[in-house]
Amino acid sequence: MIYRDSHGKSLDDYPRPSVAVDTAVLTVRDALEVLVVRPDANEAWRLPGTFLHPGERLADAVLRSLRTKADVDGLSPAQLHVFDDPTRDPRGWVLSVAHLDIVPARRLAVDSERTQLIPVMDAAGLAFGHDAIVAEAVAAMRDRYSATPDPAGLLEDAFRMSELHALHETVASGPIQRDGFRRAMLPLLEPTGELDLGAPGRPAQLYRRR
Amino acid sequence: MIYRDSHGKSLDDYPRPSVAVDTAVLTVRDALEVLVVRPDANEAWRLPGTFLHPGERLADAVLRSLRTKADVDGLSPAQLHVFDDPTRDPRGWVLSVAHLDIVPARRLAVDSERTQLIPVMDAAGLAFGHDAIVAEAVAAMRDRYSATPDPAGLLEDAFRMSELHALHETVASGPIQRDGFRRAMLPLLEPTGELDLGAPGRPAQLYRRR
DNA sequence: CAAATAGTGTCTTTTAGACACTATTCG
DNA sequence: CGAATAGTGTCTAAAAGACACTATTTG
Repeated sequence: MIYRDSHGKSLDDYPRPSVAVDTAVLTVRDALEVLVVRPDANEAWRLPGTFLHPGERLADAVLRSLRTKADVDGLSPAQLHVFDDPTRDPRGWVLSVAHLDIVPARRLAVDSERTQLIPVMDAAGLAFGHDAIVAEAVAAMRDRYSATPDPAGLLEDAFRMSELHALHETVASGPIQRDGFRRAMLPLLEPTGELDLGAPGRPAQLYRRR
Repeated sequence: MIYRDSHGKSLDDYPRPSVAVDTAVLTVRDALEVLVVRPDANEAWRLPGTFLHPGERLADAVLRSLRTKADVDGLSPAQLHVFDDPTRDPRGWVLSVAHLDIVPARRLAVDSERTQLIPVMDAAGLAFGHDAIVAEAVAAMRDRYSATPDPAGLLEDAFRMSELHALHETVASGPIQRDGFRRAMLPLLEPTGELDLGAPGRPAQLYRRR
């Protein structure tokens, strides 16, 4: 059954935009970094993206684009914003639904020819106005990390308080009080009961997200 | 110039979704209310919306839909979320970009046949899954009103502290301490120098948003 | 033992909440 | 004057920040 409007026309009779998804994949190694790709070495770096296929969910298109453009298994893409400037993309009328995904660095197998991790502080001059997506993604990640211990699961299942602290400082890109942080996080964590020996200093309790 | 991809195809050769905008227009009279419309009296109430026209910005499509479907001049629509369930709309493959706009009740000329203001507490059973948009819009509005005096400009240019207080209590749908609220808002306001006489009780200082 | 890191006690400052009091108008 | 609303002072409780101390390991 084809639905027709008051002029007897169906949806197919009206022009439609192409819809793309573009994703800022953020991770933490020594610094907060973002994954960028390029189809070949002559072109500008950009965020991985693709066009939405018929019947496909946006989140699935994101995961597909990460798999095919960057050999990455994404985790749980979150929508950020729709970029709708009709002149944004030289190929035509393309809406871009910007996404954020946060993925542990160990899951990012990156070669430097077509894919690369760059510190977000240095991310400037990406194609298709993708700088703005990175900025929004970083803000969203900081927000998510402001009150919850490693919500994206960048750390292993069990971790020391000091690892969690260092991670959150990297995300916030600034110092966070050690004792205050500990007190704020403790009620949200569960001690595994195991101690982490081997490193210098007093052994640390290991924790899990509650 | 037509851009072609690695298979020699242009964007036009791939199927595209229709893109709609749907807007929760929120306002405050005695309660927090949302504008709903219906094309005719047999159909279910829904949020005003329309399909995006070629070359049009999403925000402009929102304003156009408010003008044509509800005779309302919108102010500054903000994106909330893209609803992308391929089975959401029986007419076909339609993405809906949900928006929020906050408009003073005095600018909403509403007749009860095709347009209506209903308290958000009573908004349930809207068509096309629009209940979820209302819920998100209310959450976004509460967030915006939590730390800023009437950011959407629901009040007149100059207002008493008690009017501002009552407005924020209605948005929050719960009591807000009077003196604490005053102290939090004062640094964000500018006294006009005028007093508001006429009402019973001590005359009130009038304020403007700074 | 010295160096290093983990974890705790406590004082201070800031902020939020509660409450009561004073101030000024209207009828 | 009494009712009503505006505006302020202050005490208390909770939260955040700062700092120093104790604890337990490695080499």
